[in-house]
Order: sequence, then C-alpha cells, then structure tokens
Amino acid sequence: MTLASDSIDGAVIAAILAGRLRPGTRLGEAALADLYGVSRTRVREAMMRLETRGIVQVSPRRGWFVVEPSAEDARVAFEARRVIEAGLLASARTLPPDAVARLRHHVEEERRAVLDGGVGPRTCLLGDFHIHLAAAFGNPLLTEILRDLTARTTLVSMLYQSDLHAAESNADHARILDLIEAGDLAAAASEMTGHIHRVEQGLDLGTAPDPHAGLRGILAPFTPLTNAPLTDGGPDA
Amino acid sequence: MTLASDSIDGAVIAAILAGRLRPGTRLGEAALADLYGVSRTRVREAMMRLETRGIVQVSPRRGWFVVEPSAEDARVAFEARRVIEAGLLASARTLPPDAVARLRHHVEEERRAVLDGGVGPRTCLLGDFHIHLAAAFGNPLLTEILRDLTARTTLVSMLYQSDLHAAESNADHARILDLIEAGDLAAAASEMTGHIHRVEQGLDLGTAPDPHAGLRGILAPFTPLTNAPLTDGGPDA
DNA sequence: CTCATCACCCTTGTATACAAGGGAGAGGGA
DNA sequence: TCCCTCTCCCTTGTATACAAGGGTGATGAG
Repeated sequence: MTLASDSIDGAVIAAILAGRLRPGTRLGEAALADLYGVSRTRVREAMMRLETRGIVQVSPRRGWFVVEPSAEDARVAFEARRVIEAGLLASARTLPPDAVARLRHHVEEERRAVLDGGVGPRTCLLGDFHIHLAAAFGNPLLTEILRDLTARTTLVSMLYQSDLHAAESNADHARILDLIEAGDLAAAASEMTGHIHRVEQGLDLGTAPDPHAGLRGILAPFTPLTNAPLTDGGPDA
Repeated sequence: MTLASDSIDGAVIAAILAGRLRPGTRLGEAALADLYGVSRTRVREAMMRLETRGIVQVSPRRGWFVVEPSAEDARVAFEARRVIEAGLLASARTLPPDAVARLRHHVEEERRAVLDGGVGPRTCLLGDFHIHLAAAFGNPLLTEILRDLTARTTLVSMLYQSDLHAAESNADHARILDLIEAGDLAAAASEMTGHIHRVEQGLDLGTAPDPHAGLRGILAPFTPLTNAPLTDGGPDA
C-alpha cells in the first residue's frame, strides 16, 4: 500500500506501517527464509538493512526483533518528525494543485476509514498522509527519511498504547491541507508541529515499555490459577 | 575524527568526510576484506549498510563504488539539509552555553585550518560543524541523518568542483553561532538556509558529472597525438 | 594497421557448512 | 515442593565454496 513489498525489507516496513507487526516481534532468519523461498543469506541482508534504518535490532544469538522504542527513542523520533515535517512546509512556497487534490482525496479516504473503524487500515492511512505529503514536495530523500521515521513512531504508538484519536488526527490533516491550499505554508508548518505534538502527548510514555502490551489486553481477565486461597481478595484488591 | 572508525562503515564515512575517498572510487570486497583481515561476508554487510545510507552503490558483477551524485541528487541532498538544519534551529529555543562554547572552539579550529591551507582537514572541519551543531541539540537521530546527508554533499562538492570559498563558509558558521548565542534562533535558521544555499550555488552543477574530474585537471594540457596534419590549426582553432 | 571475436580472469551473487552461544527444560538434590 | 544445575537444541555469526556474469586482453581476419 505504502511502498513496494517486492522485497523482504519492503514487506516488513509495510507490515509495520499497517500495524500487523508489533514491537518486539521476533523475525527468525530461518522462518523468513522459508517464507520467501530464499536462503538465510538474503534474509540477513534484509535484516541488516532494516537495522541501519532503525526498524529492527538483533540480540546476539537470540534473533532479530522489531524494535521496541524506549520513551527516549519515542521523544527523539517525534522531535525528528516535527523538525523535518515543519521544516519542509516552512521551506516550501507552494504545492501544485494536483498534489493538493490527491492529498485531499487521501484525507477523505482517511475519514471513511475512521468511520468504518478498521484499526489497521486507519493507522496505515493516517501514517501515509505524512509520507504522501512529503512526497508531494518532490524530494525523494526526505520522503524516504520520513517513511522510516513514521515507521518508528507507528511502533511507538503501538507500544505505548496511544489513545490517539483518529478522528482528531484526520481533522488535523484536513486543516493542514486547508492552510497549504490557502498558500499559508508558515501556518501549515505551525499546525503540523502542533499536530505531531498532540499525537505524542496522546501517548502514555509514563508506563513502562512492555513488550507484552499486546498480550496484556488479551490476557487481562485471566486470574492465575495458583493454589493461593481465594479469600485473599484477588488481583483487584 | 568525526566518528568512530572502528568499523568498516565508519572508516568509509570518515574517509569521505575527510575527502580521502572520492566519488566513483571502487571498493572491492576482496581488497577491503584483506585490508581489515576479515572475510568478504563482513565487508559485504558493511557495503550493504552503506548502500542503504546512500553512500555507496553496487554495479552488478562489477563492484561497489562510492556514489557519484547526479545534479538532481545534489539538489535533493542540499534541499534536505536546508530543511532539516533550518528546521532544527527554528524548532529550538536555545542552546546550552557550554555547547555554544564548544562550537565556538570548533569554528576557531576551522579558521586556523582555513589559514593553514590543508584542504583535507579544512573540508572535514567545515562539514563537522554542521554535525556537531546538530548533536548539540541532543537528538542523535537527527544527528545521524545529517551525518549521512553531509557525507553526500561532501561527495557532491568533490564531484562538481565547487569553488567553495572556505573562508566564507567559516564566516557563515561564526555568524550563525553569533545569532544562536544572541538567542535569535529564527534568524540563525534563516542564516543557515542562506549558508547552505550559497554552498550549493558555488557548485558547477551545469557541468556533466564526470568521474574523471580529478584526472581532467591533471590531463588538461594534453593534446591528442593524432596523425592529423599539424597545419589544421590544432584543437583550439 | 585496424577491427571484430573469443576466451580467460576477476568480480560479485548466493547458498551452505560449521562454529559459537544463549535458553528452555529435564533431572536431581535439598 | 522448590530450586539449582546441567545438557541439549535452536538460534545467529562467520567463513568458504561454487555459480554467474562482465571486462580486458589476446588473437586472428580483413
């Protein structure tokens, strides 16, 4: 959807942006090699490329894992996005009308996804807006950088249970686009800074980065079957 | 000097920033493996990492080469640097006094290098200023991104025979630092934009990106020894 | 003398074999 | 019953062997 999935790298990135790969997920070389019908060599190459892009990391002799950004990593990634995306808007003079039209169409797609409710496509589209916006300015280098940063912040959002309100983000995007169309790029830059800031503020960075966050939601109702007396009040006491 | 050279990647980047590795230089796997006393495997891994960072590229079955940025690549790289470096300054509120002091010291080093004349150290220091400035803002992610971008623009400068006036750049740096110290980060951002713009304008992007640019200067006086009659006026006619 | 053709060599591309190390689980002792 | 320890297995780390392809130089014809 976002990018070419014709490579292992691309497939991993796409899966992350779509929210199908969570932080901490193990990416075994043998498993991927089997999945793609190639030898471990190719898989390792892809993993190392992704490692330099900050998407996966290796734990010696244990395996490759989708990165689990720390609170500091999260701060740094969001700051980087603010600097670059606001800088991009502030540096630009205008945007071609057809590019604005395409982005408008994208925001409309976002709106529908927000209403329909699928969390996967929604996350994907909301992240894609930023990538497409960057691409519209015609600098593939910055676009590529922002794609990686967006992948990072997507992982952050997954890890820190953001109560990101998708509708609010969608409205932000629409407002930014309005300002661009009106030719007020400086205001758009300011709005973008605020938008990314709000997304970051929506995170629960105080909580410990828990790799089992995903399982936790599923397993929450579970009460350990210990032989402790039931009269101790249970986990809620 | 700029970064850890304790890896093949780092050594290559450092060599580029120092101007010791020129665009188009071939980096044979066997040669590097021999040089570092490791097998080709490790070298290939390093090359692939550098490839994802946009520093080298591979020509199938021919070898790895330091990238030779096209005119468009150059434009894009400088634009990316303008966006990020100006955005970084514009987003920041202030810089700790000790960081300013360190940068001041660096600019002084630059000045001495410009006077002494060694082109290698000079290039290295002038590029390092931007990296150190980015590092001073405490975002290692942006610092890393800018290191790679600076490596690219350094390659561009080597390829397109920039008549970069080192003294002018040094003065720009000092002025930017003055504005930062005065607390006028917005003006510093604007100055940075101008500075990078001037560096880019100093390039001769009109000329074809010639991998033999270095040889050209040396071989220029050479007149082809054809068997054509000398009375035809020669190549200057 | 010039040019086309061909073979060899040197390069990267890919897979595989083996080494090294961490983790889980079995087993035994307290 | 609990815990400690040890072993085996599964994982990645690294090197090497072989495959594939391009470039250069020799060689021969015109």
